[in-house]
Amino acid sequence: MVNERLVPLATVERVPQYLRAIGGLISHGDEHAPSAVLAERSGVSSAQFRKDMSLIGAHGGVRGSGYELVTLRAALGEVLGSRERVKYVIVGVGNLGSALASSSAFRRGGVDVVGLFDTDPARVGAQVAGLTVLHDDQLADVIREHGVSIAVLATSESSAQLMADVVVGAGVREILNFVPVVLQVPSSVEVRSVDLGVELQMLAFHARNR
Amino acid sequence: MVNERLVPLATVERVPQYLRAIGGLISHGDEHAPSAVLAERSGVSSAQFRKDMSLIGAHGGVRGSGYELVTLRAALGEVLGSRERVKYVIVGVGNLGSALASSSAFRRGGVDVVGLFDTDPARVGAQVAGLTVLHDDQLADVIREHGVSIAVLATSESSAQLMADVVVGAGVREILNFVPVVLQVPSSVEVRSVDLGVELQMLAFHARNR
DNA sequence: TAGATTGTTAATCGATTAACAATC
DNA sequence: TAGATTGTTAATCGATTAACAATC
Repeated sequence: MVNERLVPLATVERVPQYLRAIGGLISHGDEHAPSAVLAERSGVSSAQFRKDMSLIGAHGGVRGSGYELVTLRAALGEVLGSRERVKYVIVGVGNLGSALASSSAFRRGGVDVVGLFDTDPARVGAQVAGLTVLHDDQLADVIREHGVSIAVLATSESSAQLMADVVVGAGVREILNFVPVVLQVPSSVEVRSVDLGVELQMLAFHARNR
Repeated sequence: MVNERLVPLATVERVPQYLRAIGGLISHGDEHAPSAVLAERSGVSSAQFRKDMSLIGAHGGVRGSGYELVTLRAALGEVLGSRERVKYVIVGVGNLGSALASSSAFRRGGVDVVGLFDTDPARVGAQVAGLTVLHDDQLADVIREHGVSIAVLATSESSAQLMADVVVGAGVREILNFVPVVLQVPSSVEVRSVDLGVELQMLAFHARNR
């Protein structure tokens, strides 16, 4: 039994990368791989890889010959708890929202999209990634009806806070925010903000200081 | 004189948020604000805000009445070095690449896009965010010609490594990678990878463990 | 056995938080 | 002055790295 509560967040964040590396090796026909190989394919040091496995409690390793890949994959899958499905909605179906809805990365690992929403009448009714875009009016109802856990915000800056209020009011407790604003939400709601511009600015900073 | 080298990376990453908060207050007509207000608008604690200002060496604060906003903005702008422009290209103009090219976040702070590139003949020649999409063939030439520092990768998984090789070969030393693969590049090249799926999985993890 | 590799410990590093003296 | 708020110090926290004994 894996105790998820005690695994550091920084470790959990690397698990999807580890799973990808393991998957690649398995489909290549390998059954075992040492930490050095798994680490290199995941973009971390071998010490960190082994440390993470230790923290997770994934003892798929065999001293002298490396990790048994199928066992390891099962243990890591359990950390993310991918057996229990989690539902999400995407709010705002402009360029970015469409990209997210179509992304394979948003289909992986036990998550299911149950609705796409937009304010713009020109977008409502359109088909995006196999789903029909609904109007924001229906957002709260769909969240309650399906028991949606996560809302992904990709709206304009001006409507982000309003939409956050709506989804929180309807019971959402996790928000993935792609809009460059600081959302005001109750402390019981977890917000992860991804500001794509910040990443670019960090690289520009790095480029200037070479 | 601000010594950028000594400012911790974690602090630098928050500077764009601070600048946004300051800009909002200035356009609202304020001239001063205490750390508590600036921190709340930036989504951090007041202790962290003051600590960051201290680390940056931005002494715009006046004990008793808060920070002088215009002075502070100038000092923070200097940290990011936004006076020196940095050029970038976007490789891969699918849903995500188009979203990035159109994003206001990609226009801020001293960075200029000089080209959009794709392999798909159906996309080459199209207008996206005011630029004409060029074929990958021209990628290396444009990078050399304009002295491009940063490449933003938003290609398919299968061509990401190839495109990374091309841009590195042409002299790019910073890559912002949105493709869920681990890129193999010389150690002199800085790669920042943003895996949008990982963010969603982290929230799903959180939702399951409530 | 001998070589390879894990799993864990201890040291290091870096970032955050709390508290408060300095001071406008 | 008295109140408010900074800037810095010290304590805490969490994550990474290095090294190596255990062991397959």
